[in-house]
Amino acid sequence: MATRMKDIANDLGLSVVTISKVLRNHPDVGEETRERVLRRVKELNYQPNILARSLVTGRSYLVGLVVPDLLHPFFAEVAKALSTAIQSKGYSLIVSSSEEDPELEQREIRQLQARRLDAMVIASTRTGIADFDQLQKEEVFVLIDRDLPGLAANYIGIDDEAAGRIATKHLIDIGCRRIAHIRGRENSTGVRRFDGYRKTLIANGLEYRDEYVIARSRVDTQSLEQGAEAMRLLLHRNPRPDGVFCYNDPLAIGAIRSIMDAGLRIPEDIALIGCGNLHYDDCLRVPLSSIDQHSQQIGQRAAELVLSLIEAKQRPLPRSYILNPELVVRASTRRL
Amino acid sequence: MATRMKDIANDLGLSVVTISKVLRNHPDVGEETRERVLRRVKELNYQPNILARSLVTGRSYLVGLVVPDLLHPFFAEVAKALSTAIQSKGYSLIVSSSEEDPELEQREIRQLQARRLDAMVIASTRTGIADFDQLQKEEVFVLIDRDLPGLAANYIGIDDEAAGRIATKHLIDIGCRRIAHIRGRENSTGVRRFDGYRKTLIANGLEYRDEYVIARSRVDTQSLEQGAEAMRLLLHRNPRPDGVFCYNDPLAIGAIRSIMDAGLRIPEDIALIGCGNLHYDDCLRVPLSSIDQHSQQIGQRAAELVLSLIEAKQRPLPRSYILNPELVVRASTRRL
DNA sequence: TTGAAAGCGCTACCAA
DNA sequence: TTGGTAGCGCTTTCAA
Repeated sequence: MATRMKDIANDLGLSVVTISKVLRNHPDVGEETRERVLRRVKELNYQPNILARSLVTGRSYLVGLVVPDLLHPFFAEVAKALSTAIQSKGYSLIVSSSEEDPELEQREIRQLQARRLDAMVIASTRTGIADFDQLQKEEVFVLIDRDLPGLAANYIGIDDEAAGRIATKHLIDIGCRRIAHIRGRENSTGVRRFDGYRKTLIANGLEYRDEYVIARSRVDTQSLEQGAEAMRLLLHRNPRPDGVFCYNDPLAIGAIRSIMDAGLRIPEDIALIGCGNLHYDDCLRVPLSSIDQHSQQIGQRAAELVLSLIEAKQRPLPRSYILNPELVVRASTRRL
Repeated sequence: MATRMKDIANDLGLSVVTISKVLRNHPDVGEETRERVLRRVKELNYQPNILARSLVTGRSYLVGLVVPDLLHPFFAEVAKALSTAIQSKGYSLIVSSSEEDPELEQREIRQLQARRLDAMVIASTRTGIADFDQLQKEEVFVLIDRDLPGLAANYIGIDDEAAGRIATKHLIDIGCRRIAHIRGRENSTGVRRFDGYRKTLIANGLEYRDEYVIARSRVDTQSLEQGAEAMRLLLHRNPRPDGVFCYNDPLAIGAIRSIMDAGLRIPEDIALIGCGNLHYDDCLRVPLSSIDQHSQQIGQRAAELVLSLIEAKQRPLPRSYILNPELVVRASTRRL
């Protein structure tokens, strides 16, 4: 078995309490005693049992992250930033993948609750707020990326309607007149980016047409294939769109393939813009214009918020932190 | 505070032990009692405190994963597969990023040890085996991707020398004669892929030349930039290489940029192959030939191995599980 | 079938 | 400055 405080106490003829104090840098311990303890701790390579400590203090120094897909670069980036930020404060990160399945998400959240995490960060895959009231009562939790309107919760994300506006306006600015949209699901990001798209068309005197909007259910997990398929449908619209705003970058990458397979040019025949600004957008067959979502900042802010909430004496009212999306222009919309 | 077993016991006039038995499906509880308990558990949305349970049973149902970089698609894929596989058995995954820093890795491992994880999966960033003996004694742990020769540990990864051989042989087969290598660091993957490269040159009657091998220290974290820079150096060699094997795909992507910036064609002037077979290799400016590392299988196998070791009565001797790397040919080496 | 007692490894509190 | 006692929420053991 692993060494315990009791073992060290016995070795040195001290009490467990004294050992505990030394390890927590409690002031009232004699200098000589402290040194003896620390020496023995080092010799035995002793590690205090955090489980036992947590049981007493009620703090687990554990933060949970629940995302739809760990592999999606956006969430991977959030995870990395979050992990780095909390690690330096002695916290560890438990990750959990909901696979875009609300039921699985619910089970994972319950499982994590049983672990008595100090906080949870969730990019929820659900569209309604049912069942979230349990969380709300006790836990420190923060929603990221996807908002759940109606739920009084902390939220960090970009202004998704603005993202839709900026992307669509950019396409208009470079001369597109028949602008299509491969949209996201019925969650806040999908709906708001679509709203931004539609409103911008109208505000700029362009017609909104249903047949220029493609909705697919698996846009988050099967993005490449779904993007290619959606684009193939759009290519058969008459007249053919001359610009496409895609809900996310992987969809756009799939769309690139379909456009090129059809022998058309990007951006001359069809201009294309995505959302997410993934690392490798620059290296694609056609470097992809995109809207930056500040994934790293979201992770970092989530960490700061969560840590401050944990330390807080009383829970402040939930707030939303909305970051501004940013246009990144690359070849896929760069017309001469 | 959260509900406890004691609360339920008091409510129903039962003892804590009975509640505990019901929750663990212990057989000797009366049917009626069981139902009453379950009903109350549901009403209160009770979650047993895993911390407390772990303290008694010595099992935390927690698995740790320590990787150099969570953002690297290879490790993200491993993380996802691992997480999915253990989640279904009631385990959770704690992730930790070592940022390619051996000291940070050591601190993270210690931190995780204090949490009494049931097992740890490590893609170690160190080149020697110092300090690993502590781990060895008590913990269930599995190395992935990067082997530490000399350490009697479970290991799962591909045959990296074979990866180097296959990539180099492929370049030879398509007609390259001056084959360069942008190599990895001094860990098992870097060394072995390089060995495979060198041996294959010699075995095929080609000269091995030091100036065709570029070593950079930040190939794992700054891959794109490092790859571009290394390629620029190679372009100035005389005679210029006509084929390049890159330690990983991101390096190769950086290399693509330098080659095209120099006005050269891929693969006609210079053929290029990477390693990793990342998801988006297909969608790059020049679709990239690569060596598949079976990241998902590695994560899955790691999960299986770790779970079996946790359950095992006595610890079996450590084993290595070596997967066969696979050539994936794309445009970057497809010559007519 | 049920439950009382002991204890997992630690910290909080208060007395010496 | 040091340590005894109690207890965190649970499981294990064994007696009723």
